[in-house]
Amino acid sequence: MSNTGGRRKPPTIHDVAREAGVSRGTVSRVLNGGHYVSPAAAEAVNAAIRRTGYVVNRHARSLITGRSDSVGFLLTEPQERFFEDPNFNVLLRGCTQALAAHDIPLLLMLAGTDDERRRITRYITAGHVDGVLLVSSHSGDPVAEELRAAGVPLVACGKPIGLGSKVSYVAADDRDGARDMVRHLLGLGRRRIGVVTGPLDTPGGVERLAGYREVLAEAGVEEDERLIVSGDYSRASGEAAAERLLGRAPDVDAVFVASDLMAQGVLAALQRAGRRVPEDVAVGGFDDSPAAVAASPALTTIRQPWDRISAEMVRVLLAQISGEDTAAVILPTELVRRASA
Amino acid sequence: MSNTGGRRKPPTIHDVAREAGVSRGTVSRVLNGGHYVSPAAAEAVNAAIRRTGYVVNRHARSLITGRSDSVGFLLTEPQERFFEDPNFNVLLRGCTQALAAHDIPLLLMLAGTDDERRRITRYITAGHVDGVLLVSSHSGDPVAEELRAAGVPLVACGKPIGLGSKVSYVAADDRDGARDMVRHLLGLGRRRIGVVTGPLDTPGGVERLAGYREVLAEAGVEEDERLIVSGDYSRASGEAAAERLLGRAPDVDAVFVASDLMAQGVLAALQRAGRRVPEDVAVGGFDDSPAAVAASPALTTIRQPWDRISAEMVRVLLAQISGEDTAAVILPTELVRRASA
DNA sequence: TTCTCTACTGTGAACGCTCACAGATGCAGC
DNA sequence: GCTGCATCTGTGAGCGTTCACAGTAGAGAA
Repeated sequence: MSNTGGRRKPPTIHDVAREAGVSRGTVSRVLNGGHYVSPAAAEAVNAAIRRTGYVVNRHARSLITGRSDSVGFLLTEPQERFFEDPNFNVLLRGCTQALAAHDIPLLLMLAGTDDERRRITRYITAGHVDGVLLVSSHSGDPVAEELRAAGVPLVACGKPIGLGSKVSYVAADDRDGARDMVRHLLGLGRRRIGVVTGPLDTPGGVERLAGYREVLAEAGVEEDERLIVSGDYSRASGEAAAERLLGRAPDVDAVFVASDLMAQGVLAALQRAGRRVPEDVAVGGFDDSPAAVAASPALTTIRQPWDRISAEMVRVLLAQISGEDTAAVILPTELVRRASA
Repeated sequence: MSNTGGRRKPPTIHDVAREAGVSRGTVSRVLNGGHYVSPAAAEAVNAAIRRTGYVVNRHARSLITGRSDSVGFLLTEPQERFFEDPNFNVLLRGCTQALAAHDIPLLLMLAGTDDERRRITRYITAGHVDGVLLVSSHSGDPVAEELRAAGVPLVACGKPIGLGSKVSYVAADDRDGARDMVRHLLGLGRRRIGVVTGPLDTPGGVERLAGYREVLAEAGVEEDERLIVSGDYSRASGEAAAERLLGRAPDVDAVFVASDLMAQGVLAALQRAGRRVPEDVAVGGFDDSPAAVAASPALTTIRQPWDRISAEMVRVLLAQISGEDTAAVILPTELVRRASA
């Protein structure tokens, strides 16, 4: 396994220019859009590039342009949670591919420890990436704030809390998704509809609960605080929440659960309590994660458009990098009907 | 959300030199190891760096050194499979963090389409990364071969097939893991031990089967071809394999399954056939994936040291980048006892 | 013809760094 | 004193680009 071969010195723009019989300037112009260059010259340059196998040296380019033509994908804080979330994978993959289409590499940055946080902040503010795709936790995020203050282009996934209103983000329409699900449950004839909320210090948690309330109010079903319990998106918290719910409102005939993982816990608790799903209690989840299909019965749930979210994040970030003003983007969700409701 | 602030021009090595009252050369020396520089000068430079908030411009450095001080994490071919595998996440995270400790960013590269493959190959061979961490599929991989031919430092995760022997890799000891598991099943008094293999065109599949055979031979248990069925690591294939196995060898009293996902399928098939686990049939998995804990009963399985694998991959790659000859690294596995065996 | 305008091309200079080299200083040995 | 050596420092060149600018050629208008 010796490091055989070594790497030969790659051809430079000089070599291409000589080969094509033109000047560096002309080659550079062909490389960057090809304006103000004659068809003959362009053809000669392209042929020379093909022949020599020339690839632009991005370092030299970056040195003078000040751009790095790369962006960071920054995950702050509780990495476990995100890394275990299959949606995170879809997001990461989607962003990587969307960027690849623009020939922009993605740098993965994980800010776990304070040391990593410092290093990453320095790296980014030093201009080593042109912008940052941010997957942040719910709590106020010092890294993100620092980046924002430094004027680094930044797009968050999901509405960030505590970052002021100045940061662009892309998110699924949590509230509308919740509305769809609760409407669906109403459509099944259920009236004692409980809810297991997510953490209420996150926008998602708040919005999903708000959607639930709105639809019940619209339908003239009076709200009952006993039907509202909260969890933290984990399976265990869903199980505990369902037990509380059954204790406080035994006549519950449907539950809207703010995450599929929690819904798994809810199913377990209902089964233990001898309630049949969906006959006695209909259950609706949120996320359309693999957990939704793995559950038995399979979960009726709300799908978030993760592929579109990643594509939009990249689009918005690139727009921001090229100096445009960008706004938040909210994308529609979709109800996925399975057995549990 | 306007792109307010803009980015100020960062300080250069010139600024630091002026601030510290020394020359560029001295600052550069301090930055790169600090040899041949007086303590007084070093102190002055460090103070100036702190005061100015200087961060080295990596592009300028790379332009002259020829190194990029970044490495690629390359995933070729069936992305779905890897992206759904939680171990992949652990691997990716581990590599990112191990590299971060060396201040080396990781570029995520996904070679799905032919177009992406071409682009990535060009990007890498052009020297835009110093080396590549490779997660490849089992089949011969044209990208990897091209990289190897170009002399790009390369470390694969798992033994690559069809890449010649010239590529370094880091892998878990599949054979020894299989041996441990089969020994464990023997220790439980089982003698009619079946095996559900992985795909036999992968090193992992081959090795795990070989381990099974070795232990049975050692123990003097005669081999029975009816006890050997194969799958493709998927849950469904495990279920089908178990049905075949039960048909061919109804007296089976234990099954070593080459992946946890398949083992889930095996459990389902056994339950449907009315066999109790582990009383009638003991089941051993492989991987220690979340599926192992989620299964009921929870799977006894073989844990692969993914955290150590990622750390070793980075170590070996960096060694290779700095010109050392590197060999393959095989890491030990660990038997995790749970309810299924 | 001459002038102007457009389309195109070549040429230095610069980006911020490292590297090789030359020079300076101090100290030991003759 | 001089020489040699080790330690330290500054300087110029150059990495491979892009960019601003100057310059050329040709077409059309006056």
